[in-house]
Amino acid sequence: MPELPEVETVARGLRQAILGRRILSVTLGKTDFIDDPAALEQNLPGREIEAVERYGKFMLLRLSAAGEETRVTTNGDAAPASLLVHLGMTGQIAPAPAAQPLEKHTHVCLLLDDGRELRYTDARRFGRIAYLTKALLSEELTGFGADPLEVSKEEFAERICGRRARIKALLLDQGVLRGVGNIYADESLWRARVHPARLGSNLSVKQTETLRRVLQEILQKAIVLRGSSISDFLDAEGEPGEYQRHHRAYGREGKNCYRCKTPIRRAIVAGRSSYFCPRCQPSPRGFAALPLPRRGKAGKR
DNA sequence: CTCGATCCCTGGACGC
DNA sequence: TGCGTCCAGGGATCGA
Repeated sequence: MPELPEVETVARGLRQAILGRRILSVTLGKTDFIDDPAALEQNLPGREIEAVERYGKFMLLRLSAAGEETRVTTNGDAAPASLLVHLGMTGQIAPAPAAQPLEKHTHVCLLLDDGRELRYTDARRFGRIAYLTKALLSEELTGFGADPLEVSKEEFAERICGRRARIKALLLDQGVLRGVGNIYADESLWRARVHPARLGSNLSVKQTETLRRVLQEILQKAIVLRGSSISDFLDAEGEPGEYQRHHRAYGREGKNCYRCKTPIRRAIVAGRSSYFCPRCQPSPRGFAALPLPRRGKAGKR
């Protein structure tokens, strides 16, 4: 599940690999996850990739104005534009020599002016790709919350403390914070010793500030380690990340808490599997964890 | 405002 | 060995 650190890792890799390249042509496979496939085919050829940015879990490929060829042969907008890429659960984007055989589930190939192709593969197609003009992009990016790496103590408290929703739901809400997903939500809650089912409005000022601090520390360290590779995350160089070795809660059901040795438990909070230490992270009244599975389920690292 | 349920999709784990 | 079933989850959407 690419979250902020994984997307940042991919964006950095792409920046090294494809900045300044021009897109020559577009080949599409399945397109049900693309906003307007025809817009890609029509508007991408001739454009140069001028920047690669990250916004929450989105990647933004900033594209130059259209070349003259495109300008006369299409009715598309010639002004600078962006390609929005969301990796969903299983999306991968990386350049490859155009002659290299296609990986299974490759659905977008952008031929570049250096003989490589920028390829997007996504088995589950939970990702999203969209060609966006400046106006559509700014519309698209409204409604997102604060950048968790930058958010101030005051703004974080404001966005959490006034809410009756569970803290886990708030951390996952891209309108509260942009870029946090299930892994880093659980990891930060474990580190802050806050149960995922607690209500935002019930956190103390001190707990709220601790949560913000550890979230930032965790995200920063995860970026340094190039993200977490559970399931099949690979960066733009095809390399896995290392942060999964530092997970303290996520995916550790039944394994001992690193602080107190109590077995980590799991519960569904905000519709997601949530892992926590029942001793370090006391649950709100009446909240029950799922029973520990008898044996199997030990897999996944 | 917040919740749960449902859908999208495929591969991998699990049970028999 | 093989087949069926369940599950994972980000996000949109809908009804309660």
